[in-house]
Amino acid sequence: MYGRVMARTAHASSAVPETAGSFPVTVDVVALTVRAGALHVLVVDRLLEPFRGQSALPGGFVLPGETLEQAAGRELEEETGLTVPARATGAGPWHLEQLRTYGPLGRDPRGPVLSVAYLLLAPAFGLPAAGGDAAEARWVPVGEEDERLAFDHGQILADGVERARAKIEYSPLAAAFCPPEFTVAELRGVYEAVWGTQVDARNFHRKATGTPGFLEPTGRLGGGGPGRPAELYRLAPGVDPTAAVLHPPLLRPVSPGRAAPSA
Amino acid sequence: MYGRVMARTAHASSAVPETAGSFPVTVDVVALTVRAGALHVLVVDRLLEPFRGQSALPGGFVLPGETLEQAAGRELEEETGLTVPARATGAGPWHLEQLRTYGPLGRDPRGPVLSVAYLLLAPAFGLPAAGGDAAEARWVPVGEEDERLAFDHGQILADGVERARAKIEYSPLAAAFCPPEFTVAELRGVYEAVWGTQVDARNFHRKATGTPGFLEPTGRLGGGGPGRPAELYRLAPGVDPTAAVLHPPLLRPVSPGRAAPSA
DNA sequence: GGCGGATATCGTCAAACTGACGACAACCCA
DNA sequence: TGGGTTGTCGTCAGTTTGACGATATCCGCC
Repeated sequence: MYGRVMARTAHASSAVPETAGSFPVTVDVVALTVRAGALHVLVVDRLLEPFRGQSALPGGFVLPGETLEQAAGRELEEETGLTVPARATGAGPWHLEQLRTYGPLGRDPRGPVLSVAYLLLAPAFGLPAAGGDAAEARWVPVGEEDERLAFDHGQILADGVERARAKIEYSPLAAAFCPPEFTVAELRGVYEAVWGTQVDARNFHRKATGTPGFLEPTGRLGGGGPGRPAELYRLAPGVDPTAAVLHPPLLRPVSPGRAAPSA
Repeated sequence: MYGRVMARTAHASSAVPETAGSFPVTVDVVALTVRAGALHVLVVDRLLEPFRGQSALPGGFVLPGETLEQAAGRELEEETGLTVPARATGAGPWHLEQLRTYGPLGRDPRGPVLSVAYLLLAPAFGLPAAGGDAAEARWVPVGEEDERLAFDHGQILADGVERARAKIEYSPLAAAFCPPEFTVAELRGVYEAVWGTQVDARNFHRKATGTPGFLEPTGRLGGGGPGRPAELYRLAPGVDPTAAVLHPPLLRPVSPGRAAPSA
């Protein structure tokens, strides 16, 4: 059962024990973006059993010789046409990070399957093209999923959204939703969309521009819409996308009736 | 190769595809406690290859039919004699949560192996008994590991410590290191040990006792040592151990030279 | 019993930060 | 040119922090 593993091993004394289980492993991707002021998640329609025809997060089985990140990128590209830039784990637009692992029991009718979930934060872009095991790929506003997602993907999505909501409180990660250069108002729009709340423009501007090591002015102006043109900023160079640069953090407004967020 | 999986499946159309990889899965546990004012981690000496004789985090292979949490608890008990209470994922002393998943490539000389790491926060207690695949189990002060840990356990430990340091900033999780009833000074000692910094007793007392939904006085006094006896507290009933009850959070002092923490 | 040492708890105060909101600047369109 | 819209800067009261003084209540010891 462990032929491949043992073939790479010099001594039998150093092989994986025979009593150990071996599990199929999938990666599932919670891909989030901000479109028209609302947080959207990327879902696909399943072409195959189980849960055929139902909506699901993009994902699939890890192939031998692949890393988990590679599998996440490959499945995303196969099923949705989305290509994750190689630098997506660095600073700037796009951010890919591991969320957590689910399973192996009670989540797949085919048997025990482990799923490693990834969280992708991406700028808005055109509708991706479906392919692979997926019939259609589309952005769905978070909270308006028309039906239950396949497997335990509803739980995975909830965990991913909560992770994103929590992380933009103290990290520069909100910029992962923005193009390389963006205005303070664009960044504020990300916070409002991800949190689902209103944020005061003046106080946000003070905090965002006044935090050392966060934003860097480009000197140029972003024009277009009505109103005074806004200054363009980019992320400060060399920022760790998950570093706690907002110190003290920018806390979400406490909705009186809502329970405290938990991780 | 997928006999077990397919045997549980009604239709071949709904089986795990044959191209999918199947991986041995281990769980590794970062067990932390506070002893004598310092953060300690539980390590074992390996009895078997690979890395025989070297220190490692307790852990081992997931068996068929087990959940990941069950495997973590079983390996911990087999190798160190430590029994994790069943309620360890609730509030109060002991806390077990998933950290993240490592692998499958380049971390085990036996071949591709996936490792799901868990973080355990526990009150101090007597030296556990070694057993199973481990020669000796012992508490080691974090930062004073005499040698490199086996596999990628050095990285896993660093990730676990950083998770603990970050989470006690906003959650009541520091109480997981304390007995069911504890004094404010004991709780402060946990913060000092985990963060490795000094915390002002008066300001900490104000914040800890003044935060709604965090501590609940028992009315009794904890005596013993020199000085005025302190009031005993317990966690407020029904608190989510990872809820953001400290709002705004209790931030670690910023060491001028140190880089900002990242997750 | 009294005293010094140690720890717990309560107060004080200036600095920083937040949240609410006024005011003005700089653009678009009609 | 004027009104609408959005960006940026200021003001101000209330909250929170960090630093630290002061007092309370225990211990051990003489």
